[in-house]
Amino acid sequence: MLIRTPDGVVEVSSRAPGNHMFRVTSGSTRTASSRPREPPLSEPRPIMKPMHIVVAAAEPGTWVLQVVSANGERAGQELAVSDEELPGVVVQREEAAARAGVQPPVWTWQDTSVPAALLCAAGVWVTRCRDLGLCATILATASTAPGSGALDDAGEPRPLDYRPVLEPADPRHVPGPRPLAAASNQGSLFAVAEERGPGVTELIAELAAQTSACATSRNPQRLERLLSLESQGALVAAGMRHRGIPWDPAVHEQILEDMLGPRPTGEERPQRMQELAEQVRAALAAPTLNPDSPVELLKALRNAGVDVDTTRAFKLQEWTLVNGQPQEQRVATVAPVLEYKKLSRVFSSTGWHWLDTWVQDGRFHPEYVVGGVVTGRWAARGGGALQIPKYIRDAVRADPGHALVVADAAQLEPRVLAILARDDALAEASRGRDLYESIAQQGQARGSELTERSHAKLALLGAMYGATSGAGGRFMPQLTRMFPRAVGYVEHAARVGELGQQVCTYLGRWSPAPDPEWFEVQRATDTQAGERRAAQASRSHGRFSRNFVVQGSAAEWALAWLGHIRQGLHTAGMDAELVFFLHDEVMVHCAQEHAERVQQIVEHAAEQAVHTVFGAVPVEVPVAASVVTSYADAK
DNA sequence: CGGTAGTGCCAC
DNA sequence: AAACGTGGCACTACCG
Repeated sequence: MLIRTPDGVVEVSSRAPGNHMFRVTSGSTRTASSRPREPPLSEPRPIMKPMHIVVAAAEPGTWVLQVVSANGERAGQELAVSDEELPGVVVQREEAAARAGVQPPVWTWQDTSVPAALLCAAGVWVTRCRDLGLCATILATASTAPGSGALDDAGEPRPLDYRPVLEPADPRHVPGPRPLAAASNQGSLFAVAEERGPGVTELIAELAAQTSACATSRNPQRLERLLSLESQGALVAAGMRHRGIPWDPAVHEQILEDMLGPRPTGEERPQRMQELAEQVRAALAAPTLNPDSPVELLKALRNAGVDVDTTRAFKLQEWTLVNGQPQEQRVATVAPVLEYKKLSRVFSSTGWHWLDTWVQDGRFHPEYVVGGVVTGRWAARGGGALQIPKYIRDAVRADPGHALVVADAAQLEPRVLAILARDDALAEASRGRDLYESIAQQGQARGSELTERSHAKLALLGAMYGATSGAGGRFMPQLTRMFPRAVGYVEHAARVGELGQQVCTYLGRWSPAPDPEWFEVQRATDTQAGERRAAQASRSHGRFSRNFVVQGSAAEWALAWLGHIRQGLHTAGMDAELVFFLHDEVMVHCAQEHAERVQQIVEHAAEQAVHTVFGAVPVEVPVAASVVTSYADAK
């Protein structure tokens, strides 16, 4: 099979498993110093221009709608509707399109979260949308990127010609977390638009500006796809926030009681923590010590002969070892401190206060911030949804008669790197379910030194994070010999970043340029200290850029995965809903009898996502999906 | 008094 | 003060 790609023609053989290769017939292996190649060919995928319905937030509680035809012109009259009427209009348009067998409209608005919350509450399905705010952010960054820093073929040969009509909003600076207790007083979990947003005319102009900006891109199809996936993500995020993660407060309280003792009645520490605080004071002979104060604690530790310069648990643990063996006396000194720290973390970040604040009616409703991370990953706000600790996961329980389908992509980033770099050897390893194990086996077969799974894992993560020393850095030479293209790819990104230039993901999301201060630091090399600072900042931005290309492209796969799952669940028409997402992991809450079907949908969506983002590539991204009742049992 | 830098730890 | 990326958040200490 021959496939046209930006690189030229790539042959993907499908004769036998293990024989799929990136066969690049033009272009050459990229090295760390090589420049981007000539402009690529467009991917041969016809774009069917859809109809848009622009939705502008007017006076509080009202909306103005305008149909915009495929050529960007107004069709028909404006329609003003209230919050209550909006869902009905959406249903009518979606159903009309379905009946007629035509593409549904693209609901086009400044910010998905507000209208989507209304629609979720009304149980209304939206097939496609365009989040002009999120797309503007992507395009604004792309439009500043100089061609000299272009890394991938999606890269622009020149700054993108994007003239925004709307002020691009920084997604990381929108209002902070709103605990449910405050919001639910009004009977809604969501803030309703308080101010009049941009009008229909401005939204139409912005849509046009974005469409023409994409057309000036080196690879319009990829960039359009990115904008479409980002918008789809906003729909997924709104739905998940609305539904929330099923959370059993009784189980949660039981975990707390087992670890900390009974719930304290006042402001005092829980019983177990009070006891431990006393033990710490005794062990360190510091009767008035507040163990929550790192400053006091460090002082007390040093007075007690614990030779550390930080109170980090990791360092304390290390200190107990003498010649690699735990020394009894040292362990006894430090053990209460370590135990106290552990429980203090449990109490403060997942304790009763957290439960009261964030769990209402058996659901935890974090807010997802699409594009909240520069790489395109999502951020989350409110209750720490990015860091639900392992020890508390048992509180995540399916409703009676329901199940949780929990799935995560195994070693997503190295697989994505194989695609980015068109590295056949790494692609071959990706065909195993356990990529690191495959590498170790390849190493054995080829007589390489990289023959252990744990080493392969460290080496690959090290390559993507920019490790230079320690376990990660140690295996780099072997890794480079086995996978020269993959290593070369991330090395190239690092070199570009070290120069202060921008890099981009597969679909064309650009890394931000460094601050003006960064460039100041680069110039201030007249002293030795300045020289050191400059080199340090340069390497740091290099590591960021190295990671950006992989993490950001992986995030694009994840967006597509979510989108296909959302669509798949809807098409199947089951009692099944996406309730959680974290980088490379999803959770679906569904009726017990649908669990197996959901599992299939989630697995199939992973395959679809590879194709949606990367086209036909000889790399697999397997997902491990388990059906459980408790999140603690996943994996 | 509120804002914020520093510290430390959780997740991927 | 983890060599090595991206985040959120709680707590203390400090500052205006």
